[in-house]
This record gives sequence, C-alpha cells and structure tokens, in this order.
Amino acid sequence: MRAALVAAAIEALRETGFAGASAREIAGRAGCSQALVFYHFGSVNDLLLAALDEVSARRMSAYRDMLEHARSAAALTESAKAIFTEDLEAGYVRVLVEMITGAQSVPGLGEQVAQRLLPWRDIAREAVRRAFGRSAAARLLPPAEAAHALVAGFLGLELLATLDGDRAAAFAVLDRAQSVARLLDVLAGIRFPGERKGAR
Amino acid sequence: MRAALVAAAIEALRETGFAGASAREIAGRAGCSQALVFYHFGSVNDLLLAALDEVSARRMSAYRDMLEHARSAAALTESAKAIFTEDLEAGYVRVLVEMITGAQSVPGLGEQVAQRLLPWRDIAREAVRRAFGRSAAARLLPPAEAAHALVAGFLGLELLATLDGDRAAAFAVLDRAQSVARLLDVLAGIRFPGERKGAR
DNA sequence: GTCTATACTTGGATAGAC
DNA sequence: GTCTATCCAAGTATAGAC
Repeated sequence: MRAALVAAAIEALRETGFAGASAREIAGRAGCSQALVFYHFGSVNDLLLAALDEVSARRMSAYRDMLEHARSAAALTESAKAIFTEDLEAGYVRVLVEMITGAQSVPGLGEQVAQRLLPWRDIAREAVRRAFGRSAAARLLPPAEAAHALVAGFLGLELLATLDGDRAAAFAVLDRAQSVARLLDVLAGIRFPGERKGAR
Repeated sequence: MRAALVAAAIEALRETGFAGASAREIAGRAGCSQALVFYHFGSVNDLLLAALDEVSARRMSAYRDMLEHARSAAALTESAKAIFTEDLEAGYVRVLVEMITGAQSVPGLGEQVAQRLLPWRDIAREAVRRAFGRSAAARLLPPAEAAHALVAGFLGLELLATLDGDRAAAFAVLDRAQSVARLLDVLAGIRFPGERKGAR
C-alpha cells in the first residue's frame, strides 16, 4: 500500500498539479483510506517528496547510462532528446515542475526539492563536460552554464507543453537542437592556422 | 481598492505561489476585507487572471519597444537580457509561471492562461524573425521554433532561480547567450564562394 | 464600496476499533 | 496496517449592516 500511495501521488501531481494533490485525492487514486497517508508518511508534503524521490531514482539510472557515452554535442543532444521524450510522455518532468512551483507556498519545502534536483543537475553538467571535451565550444560556453541552460530549457518546454496540452512544439525544438549540435561538432573540428593538434 | 487587490494578488503570487494565493492572503496584503475579492472579481481565480492581465499589459509595451529595433542576433539577445533582467527582479515571470502551473489544478483555467500568454509568444516570434532576417540562422533555426525555445528558456530560468533563491546563474546564462549571439552574427556575415550578395 | 458575520466545503491530522 | 469517525483549520462564497 505504501508503494501504491507513492504511485498515486505521482499520478496526482501529474494530473491535478501540486495544489490538487491532497491526501484525499491521492488516497482515492490509491484506493485506500486517507488516514494511510499520515500513517506511512506523516504528512502530505512528505509523501510528495517521496514521490519525487521515486521519480528521481527511476530516471537517474536511465540518464546516467544514456549520457555517459555521449562524446560530441550531436551525440549528447540525441541522448537528451531520447530521454526527454520519454520523460515528457511519462510525465516525470511534470512531477518535478509541480514540486518546484508548489514548494513556493510551503515554507522549507523549497530546500528539500532543491536538494533532490542536485544530482540531476550534476549529471547534466558532467554530460555537457564530456560532450564538449576541450573543444572551442567549452571555452565559448562553459559546461556549468550550458548545463544550467539545458535544465532550464527542459523545464520550460515541459511548462509550455502542459499549457498547450501538446508536446509537438517541444519535440520540434529538440529536433532542431540536434541539427545545431551537429553544426557545432563540425565547427569544433575546424583547425585554425598554428593550432596545436591536441586542442580539439 | 480594486487596483490594490490586483497589486496584492501579484505580490501574493510572487511570494506565496498559486497555492498560497487565497482570498484571505490577498485581502490581508491589500489591507481590506476578504469579501471585497468576491465583490470586485467574483472569484479568486478571476482576480488572479486580472493580476496576470495587469502584468501582461505593463510588460507588453516595454517588450515591444525594446525588441522591435533588434536587427541582429546580438542586438536581440541584448534586448532580451535587459528585459528579462527587469522581469526577474520585479517578479513578472514568476507570476506567469505560477499561473501556468496553478492552472493545472483548476479545470478550464489553463485555456485562459494560455490565451493570455499568446501575445507574448507572438512578440517573441516576431522579434526573432526580425533579428534573423534572411540569414543562414533563419534556415538553420526557424523563428517559430527559436521563439518557442526562447520562451521556454525564460520560464525555465525563472523556475530554477526561484528554487535556488538566486538569480546569478540565470544572469550568467544570459550573458553567455550574448557571446554566442555575437558569434552567430559573425558567421552569418561570412560569404561563401558564389553566394549572392542579397542573401545575408 | 466596504465591513462583519456566517454558511458551507475541503483538507490536514489524530484517535481508536479491528 | 488499514479502516471509520472525528476534530480543527483554512478556504470560498454570500447576506446584510453601514
């Protein structure tokens, strides 16, 4: 039942948002009494955090596997596209966005959400670092900042997709990002007169 | 008092989020009775929509003025940076993000928020169109998609800035975007052998 | 237009039976 | 562990005085 509550909480966050994810709403979806939320988790917020943890854990391995082999901007973008498509479909990013904004209205919740987002941001930064290597792109666009922009972009695309009830625009942007990434790889391969060989 | 309620609603959305923006909370900030919310606006949601309209109107003219003269990617990015900095400081984007996510939990509210976001998205698209002109950038990155990514990026940066309680990372990304835009302008100016003169 | 008072609803949380 | 029953707080909304 504990697991069912977590699953129901994820579903509720996705479909009714943070404001609609009440103990009664979640318990209804899980098919049990509302009292169980408090027995198992102590409070609704703690259950929602557990839901966020569950989503994090489920996605983390997928992210790590797919990204750690990306060694060019194009490869990175392709992985990112595949992963984010999965996330969009399954509603994982939705859960994240709801928790980030919902935390705003509950003192202290923001820090806990931020802490849970940290590993995701670390992964993004490492992935960008690996993909850029020591190419010109890394000097033009430091990995830490590129990763921040990447994460922000994902969250923003999710926000607009939910608002529109339509993910087509998000997918179109991801496809386009891949074209741009391929161009970046080509540009990174250009040698300038006098440039050392190792400084790719 | 009507105006005071709208101002208080904006403040409440910024500081306590959608979930915390109750009639009592807003009336408290406006220094009046909670009953006035319903007298003037009929419902809390309608007041929040009025707050969104107010923010839209206040920013729209600023956006239009600053963007319509941007005729290069660098100029566009500079305008975008200035505007978004103002927005971040004043919390206007925050209001938008709160309404987008909050609408999720109230049936029918999403459409009304989406409708109010339309002019902003139009402006972004036109700005990108003007800045790209008929350069190579426009073929590589169609204005409609670039604008969608731009709006998504802004919303995402706001989301992360709120979570971190710190806008430094957002500003860093904006600065970096300017460097990239300058590079794009240079690349767009390169003539390839046999290229027509007008095809900038 | 603004206030006080109040009806009604929903949600968080606990107690106690099983 | 799970349920029913219940309490209490907070929220929406309305009625009626001023």
